[in-house]
Amino acid sequence: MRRVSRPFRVVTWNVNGLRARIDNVSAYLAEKAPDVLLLQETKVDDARFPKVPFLELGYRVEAFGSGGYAGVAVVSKEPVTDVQRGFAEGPPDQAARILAVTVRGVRIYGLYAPNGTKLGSEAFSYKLAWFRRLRDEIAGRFAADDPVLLGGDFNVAPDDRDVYDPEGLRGTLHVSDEERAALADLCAIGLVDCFRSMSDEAGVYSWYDYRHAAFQRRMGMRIDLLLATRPLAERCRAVVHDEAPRAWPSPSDHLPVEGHFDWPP
DNA sequence: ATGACACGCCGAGCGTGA
Repeated sequence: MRRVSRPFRVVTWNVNGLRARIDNVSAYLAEKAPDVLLLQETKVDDARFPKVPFLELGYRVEAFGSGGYAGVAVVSKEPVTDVQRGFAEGPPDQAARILAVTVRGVRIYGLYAPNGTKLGSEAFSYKLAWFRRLRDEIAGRFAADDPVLLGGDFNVAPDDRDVYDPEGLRGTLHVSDEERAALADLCAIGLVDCFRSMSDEAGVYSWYDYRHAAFQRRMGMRIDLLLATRPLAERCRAVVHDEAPRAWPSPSDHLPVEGHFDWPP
């Protein structure tokens, strides 16, 4: 009896406040029913995390949040093991940005990278250092043929195809050479941007500013990513940026980004 | 463009995001 590969759908979504978005997230889950949903910017501490809507939809929840800032969660149909909150080693991070679990044999990191605030600021240095620390953790703990998936809001647009106005925005936050190098250094240890493994298309975005009617004007950036090691990336069948929830009432400014895999191989 | 728009903070503007 050979192992039969099945659809394995993993979604990353920065919801910008889970309590403000719980109806949207519930509606999305009821409609799309992914296997795993990675949430960022839940902005809620674990004791106040709204678990019931997820349980009612047949999902398990692991949460990692502190107060009304940052915060991540992993929602899964299947059991999760080896739950890790924050970096695996060293001093605790200054915010809840990392939640790692194992599902169906895949090590999945749900990530909310620092924003960086302003080039040259202390927050910007922290952002670059956070990427180095993440790279070192992944490089130190996994081999290239381990199935590892990093999904989340990376707060970096990987290249000019990923921003609506690459000339006008050159060198600004999310688009700077330093940030792109930090992301490239992470990918260089053996991670593939799943969307880019499927498509060269420009103008596919995961975030649209609330201001300036940016969504209607297609002024966005692709900063929410699924990065996979080769065995998993080779099993990627599609990456879908679902624009529908961005048009719902009271939307998040980010789209859910859906990775479709055949897994296990 | 010091703006815009939205969150959570605990009850009002403010810090923060992207």
